[in-house]
Amino acid sequence: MAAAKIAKKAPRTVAEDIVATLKKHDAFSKIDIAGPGFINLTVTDDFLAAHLKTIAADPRCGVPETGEGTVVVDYGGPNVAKALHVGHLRSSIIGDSVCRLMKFSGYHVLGDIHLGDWGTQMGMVISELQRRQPDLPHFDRDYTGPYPAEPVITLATLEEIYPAASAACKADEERMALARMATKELQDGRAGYRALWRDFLTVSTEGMKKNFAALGISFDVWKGESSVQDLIPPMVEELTHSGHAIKDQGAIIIPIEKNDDKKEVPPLILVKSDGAAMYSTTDLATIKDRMAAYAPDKIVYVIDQRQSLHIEQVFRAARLAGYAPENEVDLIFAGFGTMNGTDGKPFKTRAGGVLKLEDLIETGREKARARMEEAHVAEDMDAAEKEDIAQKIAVAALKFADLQNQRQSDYVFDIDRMTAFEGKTGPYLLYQAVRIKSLLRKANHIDSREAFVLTDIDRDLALLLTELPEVIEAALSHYAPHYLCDYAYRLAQSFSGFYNRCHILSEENDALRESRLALCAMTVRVLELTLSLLGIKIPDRM
RNA sequence: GUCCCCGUAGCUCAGCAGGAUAGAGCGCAGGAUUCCUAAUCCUGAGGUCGUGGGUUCGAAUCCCGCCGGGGACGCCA
Repeated sequence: MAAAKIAKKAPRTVAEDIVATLKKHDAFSKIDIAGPGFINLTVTDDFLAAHLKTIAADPRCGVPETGEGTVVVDYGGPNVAKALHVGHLRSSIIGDSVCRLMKFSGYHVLGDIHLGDWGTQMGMVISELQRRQPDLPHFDRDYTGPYPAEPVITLATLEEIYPAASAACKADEERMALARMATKELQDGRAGYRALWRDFLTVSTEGMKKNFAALGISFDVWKGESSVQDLIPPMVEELTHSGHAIKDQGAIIIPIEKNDDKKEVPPLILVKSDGAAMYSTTDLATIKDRMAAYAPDKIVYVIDQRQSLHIEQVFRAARLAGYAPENEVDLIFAGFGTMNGTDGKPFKTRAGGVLKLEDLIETGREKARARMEEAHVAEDMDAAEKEDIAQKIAVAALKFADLQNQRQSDYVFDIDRMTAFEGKTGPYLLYQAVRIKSLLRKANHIDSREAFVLTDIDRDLALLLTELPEVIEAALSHYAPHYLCDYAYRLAQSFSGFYNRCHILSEENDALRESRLALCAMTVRVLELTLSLLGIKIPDRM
C-alpha cells in the first residue's frame, strides 16, 4: 500500500504486479489479494519445515548479530545511604534487560550502576550524624587520624538516618545550610568526612549487592558520581577558559540555548554558588570520563523520565564542550515512567513509607513457597533446591510484571498483581517452559532435528517461532524490553494451546511425534532465550 | 507562564515509522481433567479508542484546538 503511493498506482494494481512475481517462487502455497490491496501469503509446509530446521540448528535461534561497537548503559543509580526500594526496581531491571539484549546482539556492553554518592544527600547524612554522635573523631577538625578501619555505622542506622536527615533539611533551612556546607567540605577533602563517606559507601554497597544478587542483576562497572571528582576542577577550569562556562549569580553555568529553540532551556549549573559540584557537574564529567576510558559508540541512560530536562541539559553541554562529538557517540535517553500507587500518586506503602526491595522479593518468595506446597511440587527436593525454585518464581513474577509495561509510561504498582502467578505473569511463562522440560525428559528426547511434519495443530506455534528476530530488533531499536515480554507470552500461550490440543507422547505416527518433540524443544529454547534477555531464569520443575 | 507525558473494555495495560472485524490479563457468566505438570485450556458478555476539527482512498496511530490527569522548569537527585 505504501508502494502504491510512491508508484502512484492503484494499490490493487501494484498488489497484482507483486503477486505475479511472487508466484514464481515455490515458497507459497497460497497468495491472495484482500481488501484494498493486502497480500496474504501462505508459506508451504515444506518451506516452513525447512526454515524451522535451519533455526533449530542455529545456536542463536535465527537471530542475526547486528550490534557493533561499545556501549555504556547507565542504570540503577541508587543513592548511597538510602535503602533500595521498589522505585529502584524499574531502572535496575529495565537497564539489566537492555544490557542483556545489547550483549546478545553483539555489542560490547558496559553496564554502570552510577551510584549517587557525591551530592547534597551525603552532606545531609553527615550533618545528621554529627547531631547524633558529635563525639565521633570524624567531626573533630584537630584530629589527625587514623579513623577506625571498620565502618562506624550499620546499614540499618544509615537507612534510618537518611530519610530523617532528608526530611529535616526539607523542613528547616538551617539544617539544609549545614548539609550543603558538609557537602562542600566533603568534596574539598575534609579527612573526617571522607572517612565517614567511605564508611557509608562500604556499608550501603554491601546491602545493594545483596539485593541485586537476589534479583539476578549485575553491573560491569561500579562507578558513581564521586568517581569523577578529580576531573571536576580541571573541567571547570577548561570550560571557563574556553568561554563555554560563565559566572552567573555566584554560580558557574553553561548556557545551552540554541537559536532555533522553541522553548526555554535553562542553563546547566556547573558549580553552585557555594563552590560545590552537583549532579549536572558529575554527569558531564562522567561523559568525559567514559569517552576517555571506553570510547563508546553509544551511552544509554536508563533513568527516570522526570529527569529528561536535566539529561537534555547535560547532553547539550557535552556536545557544546566537544566532550561528546556527534560523529563519535550517540547519547540516548531511555527514560522510564513513575511507579504509582493505586491512587495514581507515586507509590507509598500504607504506612506512608517506601517498600523496601528485599521485602517485596520476600513477599514473592512466600507466595511461591505456599503455591508449591499446595500443588505438591518438588516435595522430594531438599530445602535449598526448593528455595531456589521459589526464588526463580518470585523474580520472574516481579520482573515480568514490571517489564511488560511500556518503558516510558507510568504504571500502577499493585503488590498483589505483581506477585500473581496466574494469567499474563512471569510464573505462567515459567510454567509452560517447565511443562516442556518435563515432557522432553519423559520422552527421553535428544534434539534429533528430524524433519518437521506440520499439521494445522502445529502451524501457529511453528510460525510464531520464526518471529523471534523481528521481536528482538524491535526491542533493541526502542530500548524496550516489553516487546520481548509480549512475544514470550504469545509463545507460551500458543504452546499451551498446542499442548492442550494434542497428546504428544502417545502419538502413534513416529514422524509426527518426533516432529512435535522437536517443536517443543525449539519452543523451550526460544522461550529460554527470550526470558534470559529479560533476566528471568527457568527452573527445571515448579 | 513555558515545555513534556498520558487519556483504549468494570480494573490494569498492549497496539500508535497510518491499513482489514481494535487485542491481552484480571474480574464476570458458562464449560473442559480415565491421558505428557489444571500455576492450564475452551466459549461468552463487555469498547462513541477523552473530545472537536484537519490531512488521507483509509486515523486508536500523523497535525491543530479543547477538556481531564500527571510531571519538569538554575544552585536536590
